[in-house]
Amino acid sequence: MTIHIYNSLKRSKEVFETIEPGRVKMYVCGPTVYDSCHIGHARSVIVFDVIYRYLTAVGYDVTYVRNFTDIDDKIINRSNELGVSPESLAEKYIDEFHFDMDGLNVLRPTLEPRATDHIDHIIRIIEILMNKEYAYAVDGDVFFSVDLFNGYGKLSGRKLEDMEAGARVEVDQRKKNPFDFVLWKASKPNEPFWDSPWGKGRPGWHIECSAMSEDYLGASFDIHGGGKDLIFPHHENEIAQSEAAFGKTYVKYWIHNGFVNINHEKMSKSLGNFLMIKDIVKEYHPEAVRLFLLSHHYRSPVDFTDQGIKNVAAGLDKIYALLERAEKYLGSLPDANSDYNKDVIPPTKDFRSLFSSAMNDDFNTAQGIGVLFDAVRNINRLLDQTNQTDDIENRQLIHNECLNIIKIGKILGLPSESPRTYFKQKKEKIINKESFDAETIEAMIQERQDARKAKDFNKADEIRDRLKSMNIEIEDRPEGTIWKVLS
RNA sequence: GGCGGCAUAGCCAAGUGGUAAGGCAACGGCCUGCAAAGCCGCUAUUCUCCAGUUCAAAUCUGGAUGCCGCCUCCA
Repeated sequence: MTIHIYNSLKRSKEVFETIEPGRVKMYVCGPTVYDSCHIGHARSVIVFDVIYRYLTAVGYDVTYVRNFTDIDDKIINRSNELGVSPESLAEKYIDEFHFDMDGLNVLRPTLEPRATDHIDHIIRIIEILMNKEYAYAVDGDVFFSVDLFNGYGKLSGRKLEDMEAGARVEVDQRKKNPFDFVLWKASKPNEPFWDSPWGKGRPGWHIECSAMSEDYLGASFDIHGGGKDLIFPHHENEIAQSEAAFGKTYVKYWIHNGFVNINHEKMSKSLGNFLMIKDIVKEYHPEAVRLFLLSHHYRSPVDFTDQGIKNVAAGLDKIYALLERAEKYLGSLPDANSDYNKDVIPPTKDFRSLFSSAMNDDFNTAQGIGVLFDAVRNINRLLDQTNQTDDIENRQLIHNECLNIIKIGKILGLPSESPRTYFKQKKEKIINKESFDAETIEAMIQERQDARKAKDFNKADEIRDRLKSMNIEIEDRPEGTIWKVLS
């Protein structure tokens, strides 16, 4: 089994070989905590959540670090606007981040360090850079001199001389090169500060990631991830700082996820079209959000539309309906950690290894989801045949095939609930939203059953139509009529 | 101005040299009182267009067109 990863640094897929056998050290840029999380945060976090889950599942000992940027201009500005301290603002949005991401069934990383807990370390790195003369101080600010770092631009594929500095923003005249960036920023009055050899101030944005990653993963580690937009300047600057300071290759594999558009438009402040996670999950099941995002390759852009997520929500129903059906047949669904029945005739298609093949090819979750649906159809087919061949072999085969789905589900983070819980939640959601209750629906179904018994099919169909207009669909199953909420 | 990406069925979306996964939707069939669900079948002789390389191209090369991103804080 070989994993191939698209490395932004090389602009090509490479064989994944860890620095230390069996261990993966991975760092992903987390949020700046000054506002609620939007669907774009969700994508990045979910993409790397799945990568983390997969690497763990195939046996690596993964140390996964995702930071919080809890000191920054945006935080200071927002806290001034609201009249609260930067610390409490950060605290509030860290809590909200956790709430949102837990809700999306995202696993917590191994470590979630905060910039403000690493100020000493940040200062130490800046001192190294000063001693090595990669950095220079002006009026309490400290800048990194990009001209002195050989290889500046290697990640983003830019050359300093080709870039149009100051095209959109005025250049600080104190910089030796317009692309020099700030390592340490002198504080203005009434701003939070820490003491440093260059006076009171706070860290620049990029240096914190160099400090925190070095602290927990060392000067050289395997995977660094984040959104595509971070390639320049953030990750470019991280490389410059870290490699200049420590003299080692900073990161082996750079992974960058694509953006989420909303109805064909980029999310932006001017359009006011930020879609917040907390709002999306009011409308859609969190796993529908996951399924939607993971149905696209992580490097491609994704266009978020109501129709798009409704379509995948229907697909999610299909998966859970299969699990419900299988659970009824088997008595209980297999546990994710349980073993396969070994006496079974090997199936024609090994969905588990097909899924792994997809994931091994640069974490192709979109293809993997295709395999998942293939597996669902396969089990439905087997269950259709159970009337003819309800023997122990068939049960074991279905058990094994369901176990595939559940093991795949552990990597994608969906399906992760019991079918009963899933459908129950859906029902509760519509009941809360609409002005009817379960009893009303049950009564209508009973009324229809009575009509059917009396062969009054006109009345029965009329009741069914009425339910349908309430967004309720019914299914007459051998064991009785059930109802469900339409997606 | 510099750098990069994308274009596959009605819609969404995999596929990066060997003859077009999967989902949603539609249609036909089985099942059903009728439905729904599920299954089966059908739905792109073809991958924006043009030229080229090759026994073989959606996949490689050149060109055209269209769309998008980054170069400023951004996931």
